[in-house]
Amino acid sequence: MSSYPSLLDAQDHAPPVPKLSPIHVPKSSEVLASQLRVHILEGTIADGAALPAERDLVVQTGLSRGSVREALRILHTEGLITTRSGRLGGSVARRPGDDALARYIGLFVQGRGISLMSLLQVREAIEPSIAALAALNRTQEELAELAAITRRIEDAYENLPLYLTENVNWHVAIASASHNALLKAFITAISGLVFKASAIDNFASEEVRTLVIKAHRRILQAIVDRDADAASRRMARHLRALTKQMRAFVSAPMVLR
Amino acid sequence: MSSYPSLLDAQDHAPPVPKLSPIHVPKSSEVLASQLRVHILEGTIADGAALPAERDLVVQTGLSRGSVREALRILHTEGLITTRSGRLGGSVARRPGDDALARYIGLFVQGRGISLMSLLQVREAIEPSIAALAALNRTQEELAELAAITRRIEDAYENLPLYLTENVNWHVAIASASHNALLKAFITAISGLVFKASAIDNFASEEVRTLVIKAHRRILQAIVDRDADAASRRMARHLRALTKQMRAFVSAPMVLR
DNA sequence: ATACTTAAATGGTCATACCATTGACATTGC
DNA sequence: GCAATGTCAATGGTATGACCATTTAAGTAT
Repeated sequence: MSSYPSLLDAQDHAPPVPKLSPIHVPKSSEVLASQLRVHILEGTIADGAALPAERDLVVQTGLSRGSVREALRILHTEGLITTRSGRLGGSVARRPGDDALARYIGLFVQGRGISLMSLLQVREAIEPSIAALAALNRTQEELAELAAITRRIEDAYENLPLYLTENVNWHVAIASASHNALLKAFITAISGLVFKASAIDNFASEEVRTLVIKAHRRILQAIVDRDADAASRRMARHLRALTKQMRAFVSAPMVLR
Repeated sequence: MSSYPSLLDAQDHAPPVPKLSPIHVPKSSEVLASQLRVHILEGTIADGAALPAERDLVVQTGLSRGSVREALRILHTEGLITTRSGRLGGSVARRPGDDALARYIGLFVQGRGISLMSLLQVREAIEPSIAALAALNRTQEELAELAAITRRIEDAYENLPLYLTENVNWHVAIASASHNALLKAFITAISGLVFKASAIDNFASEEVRTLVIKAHRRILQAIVDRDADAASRRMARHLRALTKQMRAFVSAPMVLR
C-alpha cells in the first residue's frame, strides 16, 4: 500500500468514493433463509409443499450442511416450515398461522412484563369493533357455530375449566365472524393470555358467570340482527364489566408468568 | 418377547400401562433455547447481559457446537439476543422490542395476503381507543413531542416522503402516550405496513394533506384537554375519512408485497 | 504520546462421520 | 392369500475437528 503514494495523494484532489454507509455482511444461513422465506410468503413454494432435503440444499447452494440447517431453523422459528424426521421426512412450507403470531405476542407480553390490566385494556380497545364487524360480515354457518358455543358455555355453568375454555372459544368465534384475519389473530392471542392469567386465580364466581351468560346472549342477538352498533356497544359494556370484576380480584399489578 | 406368554396373557387381566399419549422428543437445540429463553424473559439474564461464549456453552451443556449454535439462532430469530463477532463479541440478551413483534406481524400479513383494506380496518378498530388512552395518560413530555411532530408534518407539507414518515411517527407517538406497550407495538407494526403499502401509490393529494393536518390539530387538542371521548371520536372520524380516500385510490383488492 | 503490528478471543463456515427416526419393501410363517 | 415381521434406505439430528473472518486488547516501534 505505502509503495503507491501517488494514489494516496490523489484522494486529496478527487475523492472517488462520495460516501459509504456501514456495510452489513449477512450470514450465509440468513441469505438462504431470506430466499426461501420469499418463496414461501409469495407462494412460489405453496403451503404444504416440500422443500428440498437438507443434503439437496447443500449441493444446490454450495453451503455446508450446518449453514443449511441454521437457515431451516430460522424458518422453523418463524413458523414458516415444519420438519419431520425419517424416510419421506423433510421440511414442508407453512403459511404463518394464528398460533405463530400468538406465540410472539406471548413472548412480547412476557418479556416486557405487560400487566394483566394492560391486556384487558387492549381487549377493550379492539373487541367492540370486532363485534361490530362480526355483525356485518357473519355467515349463517358462523352464526350457528357461535350459537353452539354460547349454548355450550351455558351448559358448562358448573364445570369451571370447560366454562373458561369455551369462553375463549366464544371470543375467537366472534373474531372469526368478523372476517378480518389479523384482528382474529390478535384476539386469539390476547384471549389465550388472559385465560392463562385468569385461570390461576379462578375469579369466575357464580354471580359473574350468570352475568356473562346474559351478556353473551345479548351480544349474540345483536350479531344475529346484523346490528353492528348494538354489538359494539354491548361488547364494550360486557368487557368493561368483566375488567372491573378482575380488577377487584387482582390486587397486585399482576404480571404474567 | 414372545417367549414370555404368561406376561402377555397377564395384560388381559391387569393391564400395567393405563394409557400413553404420543411422546414428543425435543431436539437438543430446542431444549437449550427454551432454558435460555426462560432466563431472558424472566430477567435472570438481564437485558444487555452477555451470554456465555458458544464454546463455553458447549462445555457447560455437553452439546455439540452445532446444536448450541442452532439454539442461539432460534433465540436470535425470536429477537431475544443479538450477536457480534470478534474479540469481546458474543451474544447479549435483549427484551423483545416493538420491532420484533412488528416483524412477525409483517410476516403474518404478507404470508396470509392480508389486504390493505383489512389493515385499515384494524387501524380503525384500535386507534380511537388509543387516542382516548393517550388523552388520559399523556405526560407533558409526550405532549411536547406530539406537538413537535404535528408541527413537522405541517412543515413537510411540500415534502411528500418526509410528510409520510412523520405521519407514521405521529401515530406511534400517540400510541406511546397511551402508555400501553402492546397497543403501541400493534400500531407501530400496522402504521409501518400501511405506510409501505401506500408509499407505492402516493395517494396523499394536496387536498388530503390539508384535511389530515386539520384533523391532527383537532385530535391533538382533545389530547391536550384530556378529553378522551373527543379524542376517540375525532380519531375515528379521521381514520374513516382516510380509509375512504384510500379506498377510492386502490381499485383492486391490493395485497402487500 | 502516537502509530503500527501482533496475538488472542470470538463467531462463521466447512467437511465428515455417525446416530435416530421413519416408512417402503421384501420376507417369513401360517 | 395375507398378515406379521424384518430389512434397509432416505432423511433429519448430533458430534468432532479444523480452519477462516472479525474485532479488539496488548504489545512494540517510532
